[in-house]
Amino acid sequence: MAAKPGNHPQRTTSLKEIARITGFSITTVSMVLNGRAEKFNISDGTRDLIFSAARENNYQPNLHARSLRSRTTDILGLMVPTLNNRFFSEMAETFESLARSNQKFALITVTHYDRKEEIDTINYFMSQKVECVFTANPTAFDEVSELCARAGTKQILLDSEPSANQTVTTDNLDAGLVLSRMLLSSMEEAQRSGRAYYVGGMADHKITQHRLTGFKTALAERGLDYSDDQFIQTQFDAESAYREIKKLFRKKRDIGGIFLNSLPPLDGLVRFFPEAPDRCRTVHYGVFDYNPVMTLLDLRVLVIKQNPDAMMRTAYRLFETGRTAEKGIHYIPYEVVTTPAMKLYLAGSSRISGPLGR
Amino acid sequence: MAAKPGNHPQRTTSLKEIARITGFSITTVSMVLNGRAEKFNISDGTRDLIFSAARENNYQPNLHARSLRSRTTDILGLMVPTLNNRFFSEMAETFESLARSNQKFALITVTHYDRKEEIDTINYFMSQKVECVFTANPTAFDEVSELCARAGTKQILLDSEPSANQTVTTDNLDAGLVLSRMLLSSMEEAQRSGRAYYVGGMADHKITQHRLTGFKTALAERGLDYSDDQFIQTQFDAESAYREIKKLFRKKRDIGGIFLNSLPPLDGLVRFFPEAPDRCRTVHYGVFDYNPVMTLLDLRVLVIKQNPDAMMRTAYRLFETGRTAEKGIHYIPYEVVTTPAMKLYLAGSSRISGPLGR
DNA sequence: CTGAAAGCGCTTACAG
DNA sequence: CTGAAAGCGCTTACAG
Repeated sequence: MAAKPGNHPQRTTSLKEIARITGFSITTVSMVLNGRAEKFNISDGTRDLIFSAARENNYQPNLHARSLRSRTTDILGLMVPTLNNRFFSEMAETFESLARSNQKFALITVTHYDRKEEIDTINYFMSQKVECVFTANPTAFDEVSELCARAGTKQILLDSEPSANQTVTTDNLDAGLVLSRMLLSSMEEAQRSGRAYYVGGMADHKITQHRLTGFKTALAERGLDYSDDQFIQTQFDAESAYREIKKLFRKKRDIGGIFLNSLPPLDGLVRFFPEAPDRCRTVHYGVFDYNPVMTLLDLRVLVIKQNPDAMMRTAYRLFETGRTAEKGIHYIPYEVVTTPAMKLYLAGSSRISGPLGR
Repeated sequence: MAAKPGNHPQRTTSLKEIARITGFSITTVSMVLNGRAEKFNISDGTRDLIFSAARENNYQPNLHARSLRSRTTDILGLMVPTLNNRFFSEMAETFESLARSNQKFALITVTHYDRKEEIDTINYFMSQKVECVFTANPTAFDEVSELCARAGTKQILLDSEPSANQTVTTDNLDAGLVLSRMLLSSMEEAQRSGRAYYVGGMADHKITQHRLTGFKTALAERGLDYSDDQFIQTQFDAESAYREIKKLFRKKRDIGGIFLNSLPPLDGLVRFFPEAPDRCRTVHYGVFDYNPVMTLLDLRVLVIKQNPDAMMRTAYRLFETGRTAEKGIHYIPYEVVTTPAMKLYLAGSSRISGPLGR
């Protein structure tokens, strides 16, 4: 009687079923179960009867039917390049919590820095009729914006280039500059002779470019000349970073410091360590992104600790307060963290200032 | 003409719209856009016309309407306790990739080891009419199973107790035993005098219990007597682990080793280190769960490296091959990894065997 | 206080 | 080769 068996017997209770059980109409049942009994002056007896029937049968509304009819889905989409990275996983987790506590549903997709996957995801979001698209660090920056705009869907960018939409991010140029300054300063203090290298990211990736610009600016400030072989592209994966780092240490005998652009290059370095020459251990490292365990390393490491939680909260608030139509850029403060071994070389340095702001 | 303005102007193209533009019926358009033109002998001209109209207008089917009608959603649900943990984030990422490459949609929720959030999530999954529920490490173990069973929804458990469903997991008792044996053995080899402590997890949590049983068994094997104050509960968060670890080091002067049950206790330890006494650095640590950076620590650390990727692949295959109705337990092999500093104390030991299997 | 009916955007027998 | 029509489970004017 409940439902047709079929291949996938989803024994699911519908409004109609509750109406049949209680003897009231679908309309009445719908009103009650949506908590609008009061508003429609439905008697307490009727209400209680319906509620208890719903509870007994564990009625769960068919959200697809509801949103088809009501034209509101309460679904929010978040697109991240990966989850295996503390930065994005914190962002995703905060997103999910905020959405849930706001009675919204979080749809999270992972796109591996792949343009096609990103575009597929946006189209999927359109198919799901999400209320707002939250995009973290898109590669297909323009296409994504264009697709959202065409469909008239709200959009907020995180960890990205300023855009035609609201953008919430770290000031990557500034943070890249600060990290590089501290790295170079610590190298000088330790009287390291070798050059500084920049490893990680992709040439056509805006965030990478900004951080790299910061790095180059810091070199220029100190009157250091530099050549292109100091800037080493990798994809955003540990494997290619591992290969590049291995190659780097084979080719260059004298490495002073390495700027690791985000966590996958750090994982690549970790992979390289078991076979690494001893001089690996004295290199100064600047890592753009934080993982708690890093701070215990017996290496000289500087870390940019971005605040993905605050980033997401800011982005969510922009959505909640309906400011998605405006254009805006919101820089979220970051921290610089070091290992104890690194701290020694920074103590005496007065050339380092904190985050600059622009 | 395209769509009514309204408050949220979702400029979205429907089948009806494409039908109007091309002059064909909704039926024909639907068939073509679902790639069934051939099957219904629809002429190439018609097909091409419809396709190009759809492309021009970036037609995206309304998935809610589709699933309401067709009674299939192609949505798969994954429930994890957190994403800020390599183990679960890898699982989630693999899940998303498998689903996408299989033309399914991944719905990922985060429940923070909270029973209520878990139950809400399952009900949400029911509302979304997910085809299969993948549950990683549920706290409300019984209720979750019960809800799925009542609704007739397929279910697969990961990182969990054997259950009435398919369960894919590490053999936690075995891995806990192996890790504990190696920990105790290394402590003996290093002639450490203090006891071993077990930190992390919750008393009513099955996985915690299994690992703890392994720990106690290893103690018993060596004829070591033990008392309850060697087993320290924390929630699954770094903050409470931090407090407990701090307390532990204050109370006990002589600590030989610590079994850290999962990554949040490790994060708690990391937080404690800046204020920690020196003896922290010589303690032997056994950590149940892996984070790449750990292997670079200049501490004596043993690590159980589970394989969340393989776990998810196995679980997904069970779903794909339609074996969700059977009951089954699938143990996924794990690895033991050590830091170089720890390796020294294991070299001479013959009392350690590899994973045992049951 | 309660119910009959329209319609959201699809899919799918069925008819021609 | 193509189309008219029913119906998935809801919400919401509208009627009484």
